[in-house]
Amino acid sequence: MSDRPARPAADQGSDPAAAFQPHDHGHCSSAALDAAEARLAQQGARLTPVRRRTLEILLESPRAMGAYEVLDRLAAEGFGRQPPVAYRALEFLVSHGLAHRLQRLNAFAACLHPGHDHTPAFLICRSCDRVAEAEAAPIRAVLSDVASGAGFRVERATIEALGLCASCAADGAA
Amino acid sequence: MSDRPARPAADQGSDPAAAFQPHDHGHCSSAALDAAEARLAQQGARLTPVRRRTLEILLESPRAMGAYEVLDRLAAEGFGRQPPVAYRALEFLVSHGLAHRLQRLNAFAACLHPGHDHTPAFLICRSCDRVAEAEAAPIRAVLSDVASGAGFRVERATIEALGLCASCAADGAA
DNA sequence: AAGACAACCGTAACACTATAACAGCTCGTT
DNA sequence: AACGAGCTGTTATAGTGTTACGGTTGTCTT
Repeated sequence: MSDRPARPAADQGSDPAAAFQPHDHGHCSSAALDAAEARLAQQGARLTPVRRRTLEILLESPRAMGAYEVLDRLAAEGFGRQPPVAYRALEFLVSHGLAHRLQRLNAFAACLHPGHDHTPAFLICRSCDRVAEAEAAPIRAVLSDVASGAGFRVERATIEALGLCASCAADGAA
Repeated sequence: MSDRPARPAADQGSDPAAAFQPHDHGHCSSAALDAAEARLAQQGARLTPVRRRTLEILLESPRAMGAYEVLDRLAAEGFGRQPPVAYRALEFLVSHGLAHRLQRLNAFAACLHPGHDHTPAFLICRSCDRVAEAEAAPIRAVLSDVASGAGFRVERATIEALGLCASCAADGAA
């Protein structure tokens, strides 16, 4: 999982705060889609219309979206209107590192740094519901360390923080 | 069975004889239950029969249990058989630090160290399904640190690791 | 002791989340 | 043309969680 092509232009890289700022999603969306297509081609996977549209929908939202919310959008645009349509597309995106599933919310969000860190930590603002990705490597290191003290070998870790983002804190949200 | 099912004799609070009442199940968690009761008393909360039995059920299981699994047990013992019965008891236990909810599993487990660290990290063995609690303080410290780089203030963190426990690894589980 | 009140337990009904099983389509290969 | 693989769509069902309401009980007040 270490070979990765050139960084996409819209990669907001190391500044997770960017995710909490309003910005032009249409722009980051097309860059992300291009990057996605390139990554998938390497893996011999196809970004079919439903999958592409599903990813676009996720990219357009600053919040995580429930599967049925995504499904409603898809159905309104002429795709199938049964749950598996959305779940299959979402599962495909997640398994190819293009989207994430948030356990705490039963929801999905586009991956903003595809190819970077496939299982980041998530910062979920309880006021505006925006979701940001944070570097999980140092956290996972400590977790693995603590776990190995119990003889436990960590394979996958879910790290999700609920709290208040900078803008909401500035806006005086409790 | 009569139409008014028998309920576990576990009158709480004002009856001093309650302390002497023998358990139906000999093994136990009576120490944990006593501790729980003491903790609750301090908080002005009551360990009613349903709540007590729910905690016992969780304590008897090394795995996390789904709400409906708990509900089946409760219903079989004469308590209500509708979902809110289980969910209310579980929510009470969680909110008083006597049980935990595992987001990844949609399941609940008794807290093994009540009064210690109320939101530990969880180590979930994918082979035997057992759940262990690990010290989360150092992990949360790193998480808060990473998050603060994005101006995010962490309030609650979900840290759940999936992997292989020592015994399963020793038994040669993949 | 009687009434007011809050907490608790139970019920029915419903909402939300997710999967199983199966059928048809398309496309590349033989 | 026939085949198989992968994708999309369908119906039906399973699993998880909540809302709304009513009755009981225990406590506090008067």
